[in-house]
Amino acid sequence: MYYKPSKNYWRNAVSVSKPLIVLVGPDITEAEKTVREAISQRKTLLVIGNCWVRYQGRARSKLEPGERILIIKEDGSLLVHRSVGYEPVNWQPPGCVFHVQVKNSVLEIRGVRRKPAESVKVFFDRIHMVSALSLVDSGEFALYASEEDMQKAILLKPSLLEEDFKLISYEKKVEPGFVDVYGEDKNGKLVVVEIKRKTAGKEAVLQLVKYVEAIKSKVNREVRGILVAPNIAKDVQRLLVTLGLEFKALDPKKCAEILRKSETRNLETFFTEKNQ
Amino acid sequence: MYYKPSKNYWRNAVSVSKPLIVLVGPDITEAEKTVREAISQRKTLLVIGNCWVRYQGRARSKLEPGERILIIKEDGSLLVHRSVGYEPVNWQPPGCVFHVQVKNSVLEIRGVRRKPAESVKVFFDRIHMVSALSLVDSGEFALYASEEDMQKAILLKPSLLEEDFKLISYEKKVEPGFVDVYGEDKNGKLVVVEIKRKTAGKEAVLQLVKYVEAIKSKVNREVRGILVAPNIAKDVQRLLVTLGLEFKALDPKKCAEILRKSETRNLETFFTEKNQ
DNA sequence: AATTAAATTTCGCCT
DNA sequence: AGGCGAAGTTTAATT
Repeated sequence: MYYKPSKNYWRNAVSVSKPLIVLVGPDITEAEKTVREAISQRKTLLVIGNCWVRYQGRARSKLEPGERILIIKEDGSLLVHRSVGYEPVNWQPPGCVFHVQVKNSVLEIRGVRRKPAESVKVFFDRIHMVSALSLVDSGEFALYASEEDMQKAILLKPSLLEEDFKLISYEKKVEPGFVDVYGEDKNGKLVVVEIKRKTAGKEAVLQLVKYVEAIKSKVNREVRGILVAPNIAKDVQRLLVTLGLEFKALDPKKCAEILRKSETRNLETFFTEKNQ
Repeated sequence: MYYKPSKNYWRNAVSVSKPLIVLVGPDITEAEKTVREAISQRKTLLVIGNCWVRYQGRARSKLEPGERILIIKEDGSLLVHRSVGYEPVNWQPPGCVFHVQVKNSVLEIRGVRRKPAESVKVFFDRIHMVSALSLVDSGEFALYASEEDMQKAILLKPSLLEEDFKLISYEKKVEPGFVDVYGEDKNGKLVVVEIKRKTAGKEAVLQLVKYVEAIKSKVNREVRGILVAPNIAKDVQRLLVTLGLEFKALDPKKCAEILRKSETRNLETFFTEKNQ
């Protein structure tokens, strides 16, 4: 629910029930109180100010003082963002426990997790802003044209691969891993399919040949290997041919389109279209 | 420089020169103005409110309405964070161009980049807070080990340098400055060590030779100079040899490992633990 | 500029 | 809980 604040409710006030608390230029003690409450109430916390950071765990790092944005989320994740860069300079994945203390007018916020054992300590000596909020967010997130989508599209419409392709299984376990799509062509040959959502590199070819060889060693039949991707580099194409494998171009966008149709239209309409 | 705001300077005010602007519960038009100015002035921008997001580019995604945090940084990176998760739900790497517009009381912030061509559109219909700030941050970030950490590791385990190295002192004052590590090798020769956290440049070599010459001029003994760093450029290596100095490769990661071990043990005699 | 390899990768899925 | 693979991966190093 949206909350429209009155003009002054939030000013330097710490409150349990308010969905949005903002302190501008608080002293360390004020900030500490808000930080403690936000963390204990599992609110999203925002702290902007001059800080330095120590991380120790899988690796180790030291960040000298500077002004940054600290975010602590409801799920116990922690982010320290600098003024530049897509990635946080320091962080902690979800599920960590926080400790807050003030010593010599320095606010320390420590996020700790076990397995792997690691901790991030953030020290603030000057705070420009503290904010605690409860983000109401149940909106669905949908990503289209991922590798999974391409796989789904092929399962839904095997002719995307080639005419009269018969699906046997998908995510089939073979020796080195999982085959994306597994089936049989119109001549009864086994077909192993490896899908990539972007230009196939040689690692994709190597992955495919691995699966093909693994299956060949088990069944006494001819086995085709098809690499499916939006496109392929010339030299990778050569490698592919050398290894006796094939390439089938498939546009992720087309796959997304097929999925969209399959979801919005009923099955009858879909299959009618598919048969065109 | 730290800025201590007066009680009201920032309230619903849009200002060019203020290092920190915070608007709580602004209407869309107020918010738009602040957003435009922040972006044009290359400030860090923070918008919290109810929004939905569309991404199109390498893939495609759709995020239904909900309350989130939008961050736009000075370098043109964009992050949309939900209340949970380490990763942003939508983002744009540094270097993109922003467009701002209001239509039907909805604020649209669009971040576009070429190569790859992609765009993220964020639509806000209710805004809880907008903040524009200039983060002053020149603090150095060191992963694994700072130069100081590498020094500690060597002091803790001198064999990192070479077998039977005997420590005499560290941070020893000599004419032009301080020698990182100072000792004696198994043959009784004096050893001067200069440590660099990353690939040693020629300035490191010149620094080392300065110390070596300074000490040679005072003691009537043979003096070796060792440059310690993760690695060294070919031409710098040649310079080093020309000057009769040596190079010892040392991995900061390894140093961090040694320090980690030394800390888990109960070492009282080691350095005064500065936990900050 | 393109390619490869590493990342405190994170995240999800499956045994 | 551990292992493997994908990611709108990003980013740094190397050719």
